[in-house]
Amino acid sequence: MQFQQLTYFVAVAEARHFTRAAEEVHVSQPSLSQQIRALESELGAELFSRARGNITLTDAGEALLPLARRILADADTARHEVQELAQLRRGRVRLGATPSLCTGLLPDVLRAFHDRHPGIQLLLEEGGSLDLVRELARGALDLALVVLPLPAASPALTTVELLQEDLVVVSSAGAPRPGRGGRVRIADLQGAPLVMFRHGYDLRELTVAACRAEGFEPSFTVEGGEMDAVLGFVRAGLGIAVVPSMVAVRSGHGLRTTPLARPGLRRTIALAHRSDVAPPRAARELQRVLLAAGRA
Amino acid sequence: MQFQQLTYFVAVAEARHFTRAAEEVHVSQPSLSQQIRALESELGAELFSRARGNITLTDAGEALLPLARRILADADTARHEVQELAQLRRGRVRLGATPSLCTGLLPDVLRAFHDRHPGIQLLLEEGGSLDLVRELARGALDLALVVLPLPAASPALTTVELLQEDLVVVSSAGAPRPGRGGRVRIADLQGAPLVMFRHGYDLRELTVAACRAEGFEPSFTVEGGEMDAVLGFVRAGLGIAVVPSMVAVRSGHGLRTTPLARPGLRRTIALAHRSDVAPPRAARELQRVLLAAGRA
DNA sequence: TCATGTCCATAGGCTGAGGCTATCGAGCGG
DNA sequence: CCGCTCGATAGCCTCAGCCTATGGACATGA
Repeated sequence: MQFQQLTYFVAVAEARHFTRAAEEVHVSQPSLSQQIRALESELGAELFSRARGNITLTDAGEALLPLARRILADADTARHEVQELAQLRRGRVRLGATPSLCTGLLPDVLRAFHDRHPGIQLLLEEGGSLDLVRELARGALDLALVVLPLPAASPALTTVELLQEDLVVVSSAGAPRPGRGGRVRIADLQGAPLVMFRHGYDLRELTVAACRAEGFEPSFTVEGGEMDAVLGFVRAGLGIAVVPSMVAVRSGHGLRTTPLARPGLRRTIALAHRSDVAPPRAARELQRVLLAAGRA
Repeated sequence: MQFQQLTYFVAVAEARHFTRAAEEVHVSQPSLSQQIRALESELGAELFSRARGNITLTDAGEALLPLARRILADADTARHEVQELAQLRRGRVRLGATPSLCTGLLPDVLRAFHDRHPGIQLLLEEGGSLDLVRELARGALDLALVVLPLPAASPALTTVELLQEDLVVVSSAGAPRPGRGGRVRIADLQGAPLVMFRHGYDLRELTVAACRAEGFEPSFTVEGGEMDAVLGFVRAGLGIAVVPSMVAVRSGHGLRTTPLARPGLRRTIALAHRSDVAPPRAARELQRVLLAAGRA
């Protein structure tokens, strides 16, 4: 049994005429006749009663017709489904990102991506790098924005560096600028009133690690909030915070931004995905867009 | 897209392994790889993510898999359905017959046919020859047992002679034997108390025509019943009746059968079906059985 | 009654799809 | 570092399916 044969069969059943059916399926009449014969002989039953000018389905033909129609329709559906996925008219990307990246880079990029591919469903999971790596390995995520270096020994993950961010100090616009000479050294943070993110933020680990490298333990006036809350506390004068420069620029109102003194603090943002399976088409496209945005 | 390709695709999706899938579908591994490639290139999307020892479906593959399964299942169903029809394990025969034939020939034959092919549904329509011919032409019947000659100019019907029946006179066992010398001449029916069938019975038309050919109009004591009723009336002594010899033999109790004098009355029973369409397989089989029974 | 037209079946030739074997090449394990 | 596994590639061969040309059955009109 072949798709062509079913197509020819349905055409004859509808036209009740071999010659006209042959024209409709763009094949010569003998070829069509031959294929119908082949189908009949394979199935072991005549499908048409061939009377001059009155081609009719036999009972076997009647039984076959609805199934043939359904098979052909399913084949069409399959073609369309797959092509919609391939042409990014439909699909899904499960993207993971650390919390600070969700507020920084993602909004614009996801907006642009969604405008370009409105049929693609975007699922965002916010989490610490460790969680994201595990979810990637499980196959629960297609793509993740992580901070390098990866915390765990990354099991078969491929990472592509996306961009590097400088960290800066934000303080309330109404308070005196921290540090000296318009720059803050890490050592200046000793004893300073820090507003600190909750556990799980890479920024927390990074900042605390930098302080310890200078030989002191930072002191927190408030700790535990998300990015927005931290900025809000700083704006209200509860203390200062170390945040990515991009975030500081975006939420400038009521805040003062002070760069860190050399060498400063940087973090490397990368895209990660499993090495062993190719990400879905839509995920590859999002990766492409993210990389383009990162280089810009 | 081809059935083989879908079969191969499903095999690989299930085995997650090209070489093993190739064994299962009994084809060499290169052929299978090639067909999967062909399918992918036709659909315009990769279906599998080929990582060493970890073959996985891509999103396109995931979308295709259920449809492929359904298509293959439908194809299987189609094969089975058609073959069940062809092998007479399933099917339907719509058989028409004149009322007198229903009581005579049919019960035994239909019983035998049903024993041989229990899956075949038998639909019997009782009617006058005129009705049966019309129903045949309409396609509402597959086969009909009719009395020749056919009343209407039979439009493209093929008839096969089945058997000839002699008509006999039945009378009550308690009444004197009608006619003379153990035989009844048509002329003897003049003024005789006839029990007559309802309109629509061929036997009625035949008997009345025979009487008129002899120059008289028959007189009825009772008229309008079916075969059983007529025999009952005769048995009760209401009169005599002209019936097929086979019927007379079968319901002999309380009845006396007298043959007609030469040349007597005969009727020819035939099988009729449309010439322009081949009857269903099951109908052809029933026709065969009927003809065999008729010759016996 | 014969010529003509219609329409499906058959015959014969050609091309390419799909099968096979042999082999390559990448990646993993000992 | 070598060998093994496994999918991809190469090259060849056969036959399935398409084509054109023609046959043959049936209907219609002169």
